[in-house]
This record gives sequence, C-alpha cells and structure tokens, in this order.
Amino acid sequence: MKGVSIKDIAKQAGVSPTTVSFVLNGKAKEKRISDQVSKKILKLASKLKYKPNQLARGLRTGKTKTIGLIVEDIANHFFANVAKIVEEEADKFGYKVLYGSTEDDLTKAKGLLEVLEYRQVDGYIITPTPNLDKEIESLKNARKPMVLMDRYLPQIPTNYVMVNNFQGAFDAAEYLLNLGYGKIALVTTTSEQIQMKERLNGFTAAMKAHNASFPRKMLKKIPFTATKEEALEQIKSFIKGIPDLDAIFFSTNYLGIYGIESIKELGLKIGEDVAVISFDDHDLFRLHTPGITCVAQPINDIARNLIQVLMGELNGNVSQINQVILPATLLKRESCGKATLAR
Amino acid sequence: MKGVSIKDIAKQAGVSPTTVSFVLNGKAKEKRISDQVSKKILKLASKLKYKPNQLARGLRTGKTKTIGLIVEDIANHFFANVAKIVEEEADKFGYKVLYGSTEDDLTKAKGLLEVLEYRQVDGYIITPTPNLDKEIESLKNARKPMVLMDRYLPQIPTNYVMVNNFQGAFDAAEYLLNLGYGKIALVTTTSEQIQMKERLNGFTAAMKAHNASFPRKMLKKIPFTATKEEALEQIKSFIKGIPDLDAIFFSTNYLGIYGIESIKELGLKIGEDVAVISFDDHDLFRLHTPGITCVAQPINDIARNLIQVLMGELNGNVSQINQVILPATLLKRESCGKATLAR
DNA sequence: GTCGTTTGCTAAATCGATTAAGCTTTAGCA
DNA sequence: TGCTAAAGCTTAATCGATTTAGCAAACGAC
Repeated sequence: MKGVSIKDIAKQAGVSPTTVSFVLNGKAKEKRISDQVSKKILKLASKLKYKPNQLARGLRTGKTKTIGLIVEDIANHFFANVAKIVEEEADKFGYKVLYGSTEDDLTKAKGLLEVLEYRQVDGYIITPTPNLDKEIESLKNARKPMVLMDRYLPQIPTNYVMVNNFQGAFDAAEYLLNLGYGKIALVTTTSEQIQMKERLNGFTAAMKAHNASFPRKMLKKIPFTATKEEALEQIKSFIKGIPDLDAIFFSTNYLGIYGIESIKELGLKIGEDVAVISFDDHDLFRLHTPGITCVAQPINDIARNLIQVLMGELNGNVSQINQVILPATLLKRESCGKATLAR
Repeated sequence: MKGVSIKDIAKQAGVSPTTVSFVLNGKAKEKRISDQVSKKILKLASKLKYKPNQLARGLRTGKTKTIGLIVEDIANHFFANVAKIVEEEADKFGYKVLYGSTEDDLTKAKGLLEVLEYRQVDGYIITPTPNLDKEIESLKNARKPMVLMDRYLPQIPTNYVMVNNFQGAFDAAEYLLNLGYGKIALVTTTSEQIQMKERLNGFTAAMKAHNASFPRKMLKKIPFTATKEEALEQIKSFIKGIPDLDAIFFSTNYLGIYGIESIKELGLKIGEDVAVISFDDHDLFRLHTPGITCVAQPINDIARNLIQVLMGELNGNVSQINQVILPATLLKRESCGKATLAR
C-alpha cells in the first residue's frame, strides 16, 4: 500500500538515505559515490519501482513542479486548445498543470490566484481579468515566474504571449476594403481590455489608411454582460439600422457566432447580402456554408511560447521581460462573397 | 517572501505549534483549548494571513486535495465542458484538478496515470482508453477513489458516470423511422469501446423493433486512426455507394462534423437529399443551416455526478459501486427535413 | 492532606525527501 | 613514520504541518 521510500532502498542496499538521494539525483559523481554503490542503488530503485514523493521533495525544495493555468473559460475553443498544448509542453519539462476558469470575473480570478498560491505552484500562466492589476503586480514583486496570455495590463510591464491583434484586425479590414466593400461595420464588446482596443485600433487604422469612412454609427459595442438573447437582439437591430451595410467584422469568435445567428434570423445571406469576417477561428466557421473568413490565432505557437517563456523564468533567467507577439493569419473562406467572385 | 507558518503564529501567541494546529483545525473544543487562546490564535492567523502549506499537510496526512482528470482530448467540446464543471464542483469541496489528454492512446494514458500517482492525487476521474484494464484494476485494488466517464470497462466493475448511449441511439433511429425514413445508414468508428457498441446496439434495436431492415452495407465503420482526409473520402464513397440512402446517423460528434463536410462536398443538401443526426451536440450543429438534429449528452449532470460519486469515495463511503447512467436528449433541428415538413 | 480527575496545554515523533557538515578510511608523498 | 588530501560515506537538520502521548496545575471528594 505505502509507496517505496528512499529509506527502503537505503536499507536494502545497506547504505544511508543520503547516498541514495545523491545517486538518484544524478549527483553520484559530484558526491563521489562509487560506481559499485551507484549501480546497486539504481538497480534497486527500478526493481522496487521507486517513485519519489513529490510532496516531500516539494516541501524541502520549495518546488512543486506544478504550474497554474488561469484562463477565461476552459470550455472555449481557443482556451481549451491552448490548455491542451500547454499541458503537453509542460509535461516535457516534468511539470503538471492546475487550471481554472475566471469567466472574466475579478473575484473568481482572485480566488483562483489565492488557491494556486497556497498550492505553491511554481509558475503562472494567466489570462488577466479587468482590474487584476494589484494581484499581478504583487506576483511580479514576489518574483514569481509568470506569463500573461491573450491580453496584458498596459500599466504593468510583464511577460506575455499574444497574437498581434492590431495586425489581425488591420488585415481583415484591408482585405474587405480591397474587395471593394465600402460600408464596413465593426461589432465588438464594451470590454476595455487591451486586446479589444487593439483590434479596434487595427480596424480603424486600416480604414484610415485607405481613406475609408468609419462613422460612429458603424461601430457597435455589445456589453460583455449581455446574455445570448440580448446580444442577438442588439446585433439584429444594429444591422437593420444600417440599410446600406455591406460587410461586418466581428471582433471575437463568440460575437462572430452570434453574428451568424443574427444574420440568419434576419433572413440575410452571408457572402451575398453581407460579407462577414470574425476574429478567431472555430470549427463552425470552417464548416459553415458559406465558410466564414476569419483572423486565426496561432494556437500552437502561443502555447509553446507560453511554456518556453515560463520555463525560462523557472530556470532563473529572470533577466529581461519577454513580450511575444505572434502574427495572426487571415483565413479566406467564402463569407466575403465578392472575394471569391471578384477574383 | 516566505510564507507564514504555524510556528510564527505559535511564537506570537506564546503557545506551542500543536495548540495552533488544533485550533486551526477546529479541534479546539475536542482538545480542550481555552476560548481565550483559541480566539487569540484565530485572530493572529487572519491578521498574518496564514495559509497552511498544503505540501507539509499532504506529506503528513497523505492527502493532497487534488484530483486527476484524464480525458480523451481536453480540446474537444464535450470533454472541455465536462472539465469546466468538474473544476468548479471540485473547488466547492476544496479540491483542485490536474488534467491530461490521452488522445485515446494507451501509452499516454499509462504515462498520465503514473504521473498522477506519484503526484499523489487523492482521486481519479478517468476516460479509459482501450486496454487500460490492468491499470484500472490495480487502482481499484489499491482502493483508490476513482470514477470512469464516457465509457467503462465491462470486465471490471467500477464506478462510472455516462450518458445512456443505447437509449440515445435508439431514440435517434426511432425518430428517423417515425418520420418515414427507410434507408438509414449508420456511420461509426471501428473502436470496440463500450460506448460505441452501445450506440450501435441501440440503433439496431430500434431498427429491429420497427421491423426496419438494416443490412450490413448500411453500416460504415471508419477506423479511428484515419486522418481527416481519409475519413472524408471514406464517408463520401460510402454515401455514393448507396443511391437510395435517405438518412444517416453519425455515432460521434466528430464523425457528424466530417459527415456534414462530406455531404457538402458531394453537393447534397442536408435535410432535403439526406437526413442527418449525430450523437453529441456542438455549436456547429446548433448554428449550421440547416440545424443538425443530435443526441445531446447532459454535460452538467455528468460532471456533477462525477464529482459527487468521487467525493463519496473520498469521504470513505466505498461501500457500494456507483454506476450512473444519465438520459440523452434528442434535440430536434432541421436536418431531418421530413421532420419539420411532415409535422 | 491525599488521591484521582479534569483542564489546558506541550514535547517530540512523523511524513519523505534534500543537503550542509563532518567523519572514516585509504592513498600519496616526503 | 607521519601528515595531508582525497575518496566514500553518514549524521543530523530541515521543510511545515499533524498527531500521539503525556505533563503540570487546578479542582473535587473523602
């Protein structure tokens, strides 16, 4: 029942636990343990299927080999996929992952951080909620290894890994403009978070660069507190309110999904009556008829960079701040009808 | 930097660490600690923001307050949603969750179990891969709290929580038959796992119950090792091979997705040329035009039951085996055209 | 006044590993 | 032979909590 401990090995090998520890930690040479003894110990360890007790080790060394992953919603396509790669990559370094979803709620995020702290995770991958500044700041001051993802807090210089939101939105808008669309609307959220701002900025910058007009009435912000029904209603009446609308850019994947549903309910045809682009990819966008053009995030790259940066910190390379911004890819499908027709 | 320990509190309160431990564990009365001292300790603890070191506690008590969650693929809609609720529910009991994806691969599953074991998780929620019997058996013999999900191993009586696969498939087939469809095909995987068998059994039982014919050529098994491209090819040529086909039941959500894509590529119209039902719901099915009728799993219920059963075991109620089978719901949408037209 | 009981608390062992410090024994060299 | 150095281990402290066993003082009963 009980596991095999270092003592058991020591007893059977006729040496002290210290010696066993040295050998099993690869310090045999350094600690001048004879090859004879080393081999005997290694043989015994594998024979007895010795598994070091991580708790004991952690208690002594202060390292749990665990990282905390805080996402907005683990059930969301983007975060779930990141979580998957993060787990795989962390595993390569001998780390396990504890996760939690904030629902973008400050209180939940604080709660998660507290739990992770007293679980003594070695490092953090955090999708910050609004107003999480104080907590992030104090983690930073405590020099805890940490990387932010998906967004960052402009006031606090920290490591982060994100997609290039500005460029992604810029490319999307430019693509629509080049296809000849003139009345392009942007549907985004009221969230003041940086990733949303940058998508808005990228979009407007493209419009400006092409001397296209983007009056205030072409911008719709849906409160992030809105229920699905409310969001659908708002999107529908927004669309109805702009008769000459010919294209819509949705700034997130869930808004894109709501958008598709809204457009469908209005009896309009995507790609014919109105062009659609959404930020973030989704199975739905790929398989929808017509396929929905989108700005895809490089999920694998994001996850791998997160771990790479975090491992750097965990190994003590805390020298400089790592801010990784990865390119977004415009996946052209059929939802911008003129696109395929015109070309 | 260092955390506040029980010793710090003891020193400041002028008592021994033992006393502090008793008070903080709610054993003040039982251990006859005076109210005076109790209060002083509690006050100090909250003033110093004492957080018990879980490692130390775990080392001593053998409990980590951590559960291991092994899913097939955390990025999959079903598992991601279960993972989310599992985390929330576990949190209510003070447990955190370590997760990992097997990709239905035996070696990965073994690796995960090994890691979780030596991380000393208190309990396991496992989606077993094929041939994981030996490992499950040995966990069971070690009397480790454990619940299986999504499927179980018929040879080993264990706790599990699953949807009623038989009933779900039966209902789907019956629904199609009642709508007047006669040539109904079943597309499933070559997987021999119980949940797949039961879906097949449910389907054939319904056909038999209604005296409908279900010749071997109406059954297509796609190897689960097939790439997406291979799967699409196979589904397409299967459909082409049965000219009078009028309905298809896909036994999993990813086959349903492939199915939609295949049908689309063949230039057929879902709900008009061919009716479609898939096991498992998905955003895509809901938002697709036409909406895809499906057999939905009660995800929240599944997750809550998993935790409930596991907590029962963790609290020592290991008396009897809990096998929870939850009803599947047929979500009727437009993909079975005659359905909406006929009614 | 003595004995037994209760009250209120503490000492010390323990969980299993890591690690600084140190203790033998053998070797090397003059 | 005697002295230093290196080789090869071990002792014991430590991480922070839990928990068993038990001590000292106060109290009560006779």
